[in-house]
Amino acid sequence: MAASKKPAAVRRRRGNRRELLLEAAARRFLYEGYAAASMRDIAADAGMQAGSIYYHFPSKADLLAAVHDEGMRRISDAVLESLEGPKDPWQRLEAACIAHLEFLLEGNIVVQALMQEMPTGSSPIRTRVTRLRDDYEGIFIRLLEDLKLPRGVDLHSLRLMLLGAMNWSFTWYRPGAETPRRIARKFVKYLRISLQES
Amino acid sequence: MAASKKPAAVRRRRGNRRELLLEAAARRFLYEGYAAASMRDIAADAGMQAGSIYYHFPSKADLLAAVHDEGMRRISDAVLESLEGPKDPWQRLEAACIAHLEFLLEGNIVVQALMQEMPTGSSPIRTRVTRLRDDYEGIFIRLLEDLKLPRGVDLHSLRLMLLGAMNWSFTWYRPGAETPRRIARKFVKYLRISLQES
DNA sequence: ATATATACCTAACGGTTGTTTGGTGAGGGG
DNA sequence: CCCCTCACCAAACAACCGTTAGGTATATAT
Repeated sequence: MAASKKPAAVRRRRGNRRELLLEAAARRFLYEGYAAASMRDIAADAGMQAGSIYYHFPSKADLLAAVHDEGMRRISDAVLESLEGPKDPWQRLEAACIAHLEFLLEGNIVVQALMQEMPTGSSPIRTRVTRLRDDYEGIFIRLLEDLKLPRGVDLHSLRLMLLGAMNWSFTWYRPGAETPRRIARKFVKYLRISLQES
Repeated sequence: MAASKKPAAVRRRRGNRRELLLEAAARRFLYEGYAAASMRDIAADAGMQAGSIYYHFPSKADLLAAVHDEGMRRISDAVLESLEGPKDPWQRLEAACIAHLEFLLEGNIVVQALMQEMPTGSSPIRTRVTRLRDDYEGIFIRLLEDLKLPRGVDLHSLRLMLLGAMNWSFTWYRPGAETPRRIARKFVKYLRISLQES
């Protein structure tokens, strides 16, 4: 009893390349797209052979799913953490948007890989990823509900508008120019001016 | 002299499959992505053999470029045409947004294919496509300039926000629910309420 | 009637793809 | 010291990829 000490966290220790593999895959998926990224290139980036990937993941599709899972987990954690400070509803919304954009535009490559493409077709993998995404966007629905907006404003459309504007910034954002923080502030401001006082 | 009557519009008439090919390619590119769409499948959809594509287009990359060119041309024409009626600046913006969304979400497949992916790398093809896109978005910049908005509103960010929200709708739009027209109206309304009166 | 350009088809090329199989060295528990 | 599991490597597999070459039926021009 006292001898079997394998707390599951210590089991993965010998070779640590699974994490490395996930990041290499994310980078290739992001820059080249899922179909164009070859298992050989991904493996080479992680310093191993193509066949070795199959020790960690049963297929290429599962590798993509793992990247998506991990990315969603990380950005969810970041946004939820950003909400621990502020109390004012508008400040909370702004904090969440800043966290969202900062992670999306400058965060870990695994998070950025979320933007490239959803798992294709109607596989069970896609279903699960879609549910994860819906859960995440639910955070923003709750933030909008707390704002006490005037009647006639459809929170559903408003959330899609705000998240759409932010997510699309991934296509035009360039590191040198405006920071993610400033972009997020502006987007929230443009909504706030109008909606708060009407 | 009187005999050489080839007005260049009548020359392409014998077999008309080039147009068909373009639509088949657009459909495959859109649903499967550029890399995953095979020349054999595209050709089969157009009712021909894979090798025959090369009579019309010199390579797969050029086929993608042709789809992009045609798509941009069509949506540009539609938006410009929508501006011929209205005179009021806000009505003009709304008309352009409606035309943009209607073509993007329910228009021809060639236009929808624009959303899937840009030609990759830093090829001359990508450069040309990028310029076409910039030209198109310039239409919206001019529309925003005519609005006479208060100082402190950055037209550049505002355009990115509005177009981003609309373009992203491509990822969540489902034909049964709200119409593109209503979506566009809401997005413009949310901006208008706030910005017009401050 | 003959010549020519058009719009394809058929077949093949070399290369790349995701994946499988069998082996192998290292390291820790008994 | 042995053994066994972990974490890989090396090599091969069939399938599929974009592309090319050569042939061919049809419609038009002369």
